[in-house]
Amino acid sequence: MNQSTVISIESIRVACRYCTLSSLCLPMGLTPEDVERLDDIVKRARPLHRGDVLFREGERFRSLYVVKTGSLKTFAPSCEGGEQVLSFHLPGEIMGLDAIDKGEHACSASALETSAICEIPFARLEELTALIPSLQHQMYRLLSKEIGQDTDMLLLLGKKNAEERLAAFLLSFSQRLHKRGLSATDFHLSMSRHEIGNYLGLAVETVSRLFTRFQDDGLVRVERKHIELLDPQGLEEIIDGASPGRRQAPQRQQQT
Amino acid sequence: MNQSTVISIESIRVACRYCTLSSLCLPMGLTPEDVERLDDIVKRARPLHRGDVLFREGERFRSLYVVKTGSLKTFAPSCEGGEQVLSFHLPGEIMGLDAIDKGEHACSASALETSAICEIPFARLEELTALIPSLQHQMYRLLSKEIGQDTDMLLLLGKKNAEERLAAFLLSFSQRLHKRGLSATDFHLSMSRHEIGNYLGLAVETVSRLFTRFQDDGLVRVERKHIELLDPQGLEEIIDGASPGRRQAPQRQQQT
DNA sequence: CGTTTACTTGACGTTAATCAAGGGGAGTGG
DNA sequence: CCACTCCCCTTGATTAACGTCAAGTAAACG
Repeated sequence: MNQSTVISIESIRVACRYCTLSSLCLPMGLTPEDVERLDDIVKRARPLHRGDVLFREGERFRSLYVVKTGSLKTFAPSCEGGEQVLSFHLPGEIMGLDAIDKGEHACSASALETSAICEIPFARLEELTALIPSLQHQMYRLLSKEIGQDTDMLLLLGKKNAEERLAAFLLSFSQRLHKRGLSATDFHLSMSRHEIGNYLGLAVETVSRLFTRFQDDGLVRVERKHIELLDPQGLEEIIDGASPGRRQAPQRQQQT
Repeated sequence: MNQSTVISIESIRVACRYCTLSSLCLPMGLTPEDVERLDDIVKRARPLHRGDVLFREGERFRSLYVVKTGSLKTFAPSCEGGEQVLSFHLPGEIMGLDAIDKGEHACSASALETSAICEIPFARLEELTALIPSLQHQMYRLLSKEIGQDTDMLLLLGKKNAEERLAAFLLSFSQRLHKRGLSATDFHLSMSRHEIGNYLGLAVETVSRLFTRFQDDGLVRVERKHIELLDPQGLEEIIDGASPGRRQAPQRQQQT
């Protein structure tokens, strides 16, 4: 936690532009000067350390946040003091979209490790999107995408068993890292087993047992938080229904 | 299915305006002429009958849809031919927001009963929102709200047991009806037990047993699809953790 | 070096799914 | 209008998956 947190103003600026680009501008038609205008409203990052809270549930909503480096989780209070982990956020991913509606944050966000964040004041972004139609379109897409991701998660929690959930989590994580240019088969989990279980609706013990089982089955190599995917194909097969040597029959479940 | 489906062009038009208002314009600062312009792009409804498909997963995305009367469900294919019911839609509620991102529908929608729908061509809506800042803001809020609802559902599927899920479903349904001016304590469920179970991640049999139990406990009166909430307070208590005469200890679950 | 926290593993219990069977409406055809 | 059928719903018995409880090990931290 030395080099990575000590970053020059200039490098932050460049990185912010990168973040903004990746989340808002990826497949679109902004002119260079549009990007410049967008970049101008992005505030410089404030570095967070493990456990630091970026925003808390109930706080007034002012800005969206983009992860520059590191990772964060968002979570909401459940019944009886419990928490539900809602999502993990990797570099280039945006946070705070759920707060627009009520004007206050619906969940809290905290850093899983040392992280740098870009802040985008929403009021200014909104003004800008009104002026730049393609940026407005990107915002709609961004919000819509978030809905799609939540939908995937609903499907996971509603229909998948423990094994399928963890396999889906690992593959999804792998793919997100790969999208950012990192290794898809060799990575570090910045969250605890507890947080993974919470996110997937499973007990810590179940997550732990599954990691062991996956390793025994030659699907992954697990060493504490270091993960090596040995057989992504095999994980894929687990997700889509029948697990390797076991249940195979088509589930009846559902329909009218 | 006579009077309700035979609707004059004028009444549709008025109803569309109502729909548009309720979903897009509720707490906002549109001038009457803005509303007029918005209303002008809304296409007249096409009536659907039970089982009719409004849009199908994979279809090109062109329009958002607002329920005028009746009710619909959206669902996505799960693994092995199964389906996951993603949401139920009541009058005034909007569908299709998840399709903006990819430009094609991510889920399918079908009518649970005879229903009338308003269609809002998205391209035209987008043009309009670029011209009317307060409308743009409403769109952001609408999308954000959808995310918030999905989040609530994640919490339900991730942390709640069968009893809590059904109680939450009943109360949520009741509140949504109440918002539309209907009775909050006496209503008709347009979906089957199967669809409720699918939506809540439960087996049909479990849903059925819970309805029976809730009735035995004096919480509701159930007669086929007719529901009478006798003790909303009691349902509320079930949702927030401890069920009436049983488990009361604080769940340990979660946290880092 | 001692303490704490995270993770793992085993034994057991509980919840809800699955399997199986029977009742009751709603719609259909006679 | 009645009888039949189909589907939806309900109820009971059994089972499997996963949570819970308990204990022990290994890193991380001060």
